[in-house]
Amino acid sequence: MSSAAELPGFASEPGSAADRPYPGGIPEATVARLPVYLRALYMLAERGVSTVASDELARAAGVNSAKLRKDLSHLGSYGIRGVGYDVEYLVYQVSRALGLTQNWPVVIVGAGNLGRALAHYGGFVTRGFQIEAVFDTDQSLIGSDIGGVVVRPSSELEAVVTSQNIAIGVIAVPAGAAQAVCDRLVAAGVTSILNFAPLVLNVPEGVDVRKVDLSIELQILAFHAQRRSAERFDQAPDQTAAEA
Amino acid sequence: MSSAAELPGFASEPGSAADRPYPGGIPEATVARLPVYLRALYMLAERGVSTVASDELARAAGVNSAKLRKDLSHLGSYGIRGVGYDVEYLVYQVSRALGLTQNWPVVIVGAGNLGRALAHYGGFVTRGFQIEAVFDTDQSLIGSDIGGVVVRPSSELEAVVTSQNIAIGVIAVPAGAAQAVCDRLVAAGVTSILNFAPLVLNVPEGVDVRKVDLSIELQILAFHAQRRSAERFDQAPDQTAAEA
DNA sequence: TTATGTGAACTAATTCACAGCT
DNA sequence: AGCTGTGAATTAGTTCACATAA
Repeated sequence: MSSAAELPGFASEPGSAADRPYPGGIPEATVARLPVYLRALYMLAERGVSTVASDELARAAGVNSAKLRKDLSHLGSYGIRGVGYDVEYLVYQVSRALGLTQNWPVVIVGAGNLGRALAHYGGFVTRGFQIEAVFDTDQSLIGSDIGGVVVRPSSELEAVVTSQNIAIGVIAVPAGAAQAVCDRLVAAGVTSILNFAPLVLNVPEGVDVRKVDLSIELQILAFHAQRRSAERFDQAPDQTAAEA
Repeated sequence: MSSAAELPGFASEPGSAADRPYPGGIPEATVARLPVYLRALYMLAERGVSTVASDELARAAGVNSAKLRKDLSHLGSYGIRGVGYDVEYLVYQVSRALGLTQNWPVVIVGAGNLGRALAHYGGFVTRGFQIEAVFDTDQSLIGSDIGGVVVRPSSELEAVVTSQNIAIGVIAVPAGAAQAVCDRLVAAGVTSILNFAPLVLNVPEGVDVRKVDLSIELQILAFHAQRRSAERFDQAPDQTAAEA
């Protein structure tokens, strides 16, 4: 029914600020879940599903349906009461909200295991992002191919970032090298940094850093595991009913 | 001054539920930051710092000091007014809160780039966790060495998990294989799962799953980058002052 | 004097529950 | 009849500001 093409803005140039879609801004917690919804929507689309109700999409995304509907309501009113959401159209709307209707060229610094894993990771390569270059200082890696991109010497970082107008840089080097890499990226004009090195980066005002720490979640798991096993022994009278 | 050894429980057996330290429970948001504090504390300790004030530790961890103090207050009252925190002692207290004073044996399923990156990642290997086994189905990887651990065939997963009493499993396989791996881990007795595959896992009640999605943070970056560039063009009167 | 620990105030996020549209 | 969208209620998290202790 509600085909994507008939709605205003579907074919409009992405990045044009003429149509500002989210007047009040989207809550951070919602932004953080949109990629999850997007992935679930892609999976549904692949299975040939064209319409989905909030319950089903919520289940696929691992959240409850009230939260899903509230989240989507921040993007606009894109569902049909009594029916659900058009999958294709919602994919577009969520993509647009996330800024994925334009293509972001990114550079990855570090061609070790992690850099290579990133270059192949589903969703890193796909819609919205394109790996423009991978850098490393290790001579034995330079020139090798990673997912269709040739590894370049780090010395070329500034030239590539500047000439290709790169806004997003990914740091996948050891902790000891990360701040220096960060400084160079920022000096060359990068304003968004995804940091995989296990340390807090210092950046000037106006640069957005997000970190992914591969060990933090493991430590959180340990916390819960410990608590569960403690509860099994310890008959704390006011804690037993807290979670099943 | 306040040496760690003179405080009750320092040398006590970890895992003993006799001393239940956090009566009200620790807020999730706090738990998620404790690993960051722990890392900052280790860095200070390495630099020879023995005492640290909340401002300084907060700066090293990338949070504000009020939040840090509130977080630490949930673990107990381990600072000294007018002075600060004893680094060594606080390392111990935070470690204990996270359940890292005991050693958790973990298995990693998937010996691709990501699995190898994890096996070498600082903090994954270090205190609190020890990689008991790495599994893969790829014959060409089986038998190879990853950070001192030999890659085994996946068929041995159940035997290892059962005999070594593994509580934590890490899934680093492609999305298509992840649910099957998860089911096998759970059936073998694993109750905590760290999932790197880009999909939502289904697990029975009582199993704790946490996911790390390497692309979600990238998408969040794109959202903010888009918003910033939109603001530069678009003179929205009530949005300009929002952030500097 | 200095820096912690914490009630109180505030802000953000979640969940409820139902009006309103298809 | 069914499912969205959303105010209202609730819960969680953050920040303030200062009493308290070393």
